Amino acid sequence: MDEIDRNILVALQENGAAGLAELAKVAGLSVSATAERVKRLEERATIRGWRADLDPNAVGCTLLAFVFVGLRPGQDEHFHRAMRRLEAVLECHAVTGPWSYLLKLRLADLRALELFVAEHIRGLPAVERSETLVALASAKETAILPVAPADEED
Amino acid sequence: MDEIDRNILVALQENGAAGLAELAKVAGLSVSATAERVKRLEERATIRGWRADLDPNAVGCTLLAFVFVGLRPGQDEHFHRAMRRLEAVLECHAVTGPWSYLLKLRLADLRALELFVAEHIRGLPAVERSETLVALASAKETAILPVAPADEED
DNA sequence: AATGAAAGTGATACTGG
DNA sequence: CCAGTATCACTTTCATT
Repeated sequence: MDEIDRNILVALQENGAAGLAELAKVAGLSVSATAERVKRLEERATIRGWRADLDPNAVGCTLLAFVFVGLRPGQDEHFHRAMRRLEAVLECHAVTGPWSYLLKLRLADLRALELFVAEHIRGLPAVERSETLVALASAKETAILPVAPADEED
Repeated sequence: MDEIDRNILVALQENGAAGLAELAKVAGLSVSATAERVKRLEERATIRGWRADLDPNAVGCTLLAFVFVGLRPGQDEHFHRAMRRLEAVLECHAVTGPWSYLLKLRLADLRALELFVAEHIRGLPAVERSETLVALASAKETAILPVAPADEED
């Protein structure tokens, strides 16, 4: 993984539909050499897949919320499985601090959030307590990772 | 936006590199009709773009952290601009509760986190106080949105 | 590993139904 | 919206360095 691979990854995060010709210009290589590098990055699972990036509002996911969860002891595996099955739960992280987990949810509206938390979070025997934060506005939301170790921000 | 469009969007979130032929089978339409629908979804910006989905660990973003930020009054615009410029800041949301903002960060390691927060978050005049949570493990992390209003989770 | 060219595949556009 | 065709672009492969 060298500078060229990193440039390719930057480009493919911004535009995954760019052709190899365009990508080759970014990389400073021929088309075939570029194709090989992309293939290698896929095989090594540095590139996990290719996704359409959707506008949440356009698909009815208007509301973004974060939920802190406190779990009863020994219930983590059950909880993980439950979270993985719920499409509205985009993320589920064990975190430092007074709470066991932090969830990121996308739902239609406040009513849907209320129902969802009551039924699928607080309704779980594994869950002892929870606290919900609603996002009021988002200044930034991206899945684009910094590919060069981001010590050097401008 | 009907059931067919939603099926297409589900498929394209899972595999954005699927060809039109495969997609047409999912949609239950001909290739040409499928191609038109995808094009329409792009024009309407329901599909915002196409991205390579990278493994964070493979590109040196080992550490995931969340940072709560309390801002001094009237500094929001400055703060937004600052956050947008920082690649390590993947998300920046105004949230309900005692804090003004919740940030999601990806960095190389704890040392990088410490330096980053000191310099780029707490170092800002706009920032009054902050609190950092480190993700210890992630049971789930996806950008795949539920396309049908997710009232109906199984 | 990279190049350049040749060969194969799939997307795009247009016709008519 | 479907089927079919033609064109064009892109990916893939291979011989060569």
